[in-house]
Amino acid sequence: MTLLESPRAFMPLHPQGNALASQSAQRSLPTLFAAGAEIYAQGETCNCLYRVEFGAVRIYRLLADGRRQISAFHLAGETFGFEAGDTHHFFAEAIVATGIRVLRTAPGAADLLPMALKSLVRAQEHLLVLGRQNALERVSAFLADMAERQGGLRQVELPMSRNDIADYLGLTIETVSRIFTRLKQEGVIRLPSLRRVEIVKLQVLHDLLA
Amino acid sequence: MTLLESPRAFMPLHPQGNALASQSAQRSLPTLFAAGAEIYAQGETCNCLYRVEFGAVRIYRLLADGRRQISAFHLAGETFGFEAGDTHHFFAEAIVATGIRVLRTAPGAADLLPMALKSLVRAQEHLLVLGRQNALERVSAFLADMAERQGGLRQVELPMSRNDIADYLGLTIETVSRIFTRLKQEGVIRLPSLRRVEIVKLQVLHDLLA
DNA sequence: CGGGAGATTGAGCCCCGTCAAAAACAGTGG
DNA sequence: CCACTGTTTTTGACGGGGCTCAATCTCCCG
Repeated sequence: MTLLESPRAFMPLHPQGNALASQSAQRSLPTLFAAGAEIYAQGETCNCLYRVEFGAVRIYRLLADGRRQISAFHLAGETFGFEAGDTHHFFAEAIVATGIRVLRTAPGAADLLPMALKSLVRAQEHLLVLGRQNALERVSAFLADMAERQGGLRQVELPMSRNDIADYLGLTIETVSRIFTRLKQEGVIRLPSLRRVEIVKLQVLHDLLA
Repeated sequence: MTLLESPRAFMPLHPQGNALASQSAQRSLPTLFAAGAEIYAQGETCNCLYRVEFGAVRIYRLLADGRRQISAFHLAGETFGFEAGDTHHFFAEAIVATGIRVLRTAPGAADLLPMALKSLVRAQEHLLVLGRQNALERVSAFLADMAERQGGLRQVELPMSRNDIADYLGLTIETVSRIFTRLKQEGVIRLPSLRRVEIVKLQVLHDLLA
């Protein structure tokens, strides 16, 4: 039911485009992707990792009927693109204008494993949210997580749309919207703008995480 | 709502017991755990990996109110215990009488990363099931997965209880039971015994995975 | 100011959870 | 082999949380 927002992903702004593998220098300028641009697709061969310099990325899979599950968001400073085998099992798209640095993967690098394990723990914790928490708890967990990843400030930027949030939390956009409204009415959050949340009662959010 | 099946996990049968870290030889006999015995607990320090020689293991987390999410089952031949940091974030328990071989982890070992990545892909694919599939699709995905991991035979052993299956699929035992009954009535599966499933129409299961 | 995508709100319904009872199963001991 | 007991599974009735469908509103950006 949930469709991609862009019928066709935009082309990357940077001339190198999708031919990321052709980049050679590790310290080159980051490649710039426009909002909605595809970074890699399911089925593509993969031999690189990607580091977000600025912006945000969504990792997702699709079912045949268009249902989408976003398995992770990646913000500035985070590394993604881990795969078992030599092809990508997921799609990666820039959510907003995003700078990506390609890391040519030395397969034996010692620091790869810790990053992969961090992704694993993240995914496993998200399983708990999707499997056993209701809509209110899911949105609370999401907001608390976003706040923590942005340094624990009260003001949180949400680069992604309600649609993205819904597909990440296994809900519909309507339900996400209703929960936002409810949290606002109860004074837990404020919504200065659509993509900005101010967390007023952080403790309430954490209490909801049981 | 979902409680642990054993009010208190049994003690391991093998004298080494939980002091797994004291084992030295890589090629030692596997440690035997009785059904329900704890292999490690959330919060324990970890420096080993574990390989299932025979039997089956569940990996799970608990919410404060007792809700449980099983993030993975591990069958004979599979390796588990990957963690970011030095403490376990999950519980691991033997489901039935299970032999476990402890692998002392050489942190730089080249073959660790592929196994960790396999766990990561498994977790991410399970996110799709929990986030975007209904009860019928979840049970079908589970049965197809179990069949594939047991060599693709028609006869599938289910070492885990309905309770475990429910907590893995984010459902209740009642719903799991109803779906089993429904698949049976539609001739997709047969249930020779409680813990044994014969898959009659494998294609139907796969069609349900969209 | 108008147009369009995204977000919010409302009404109704359905899948699945909850609660309860019956049935099947697994031990245990006689 | 069977009676007895506790656990697991199945089945039923019912209610509610979240989905569906549809209308309205808000925010951008020309």
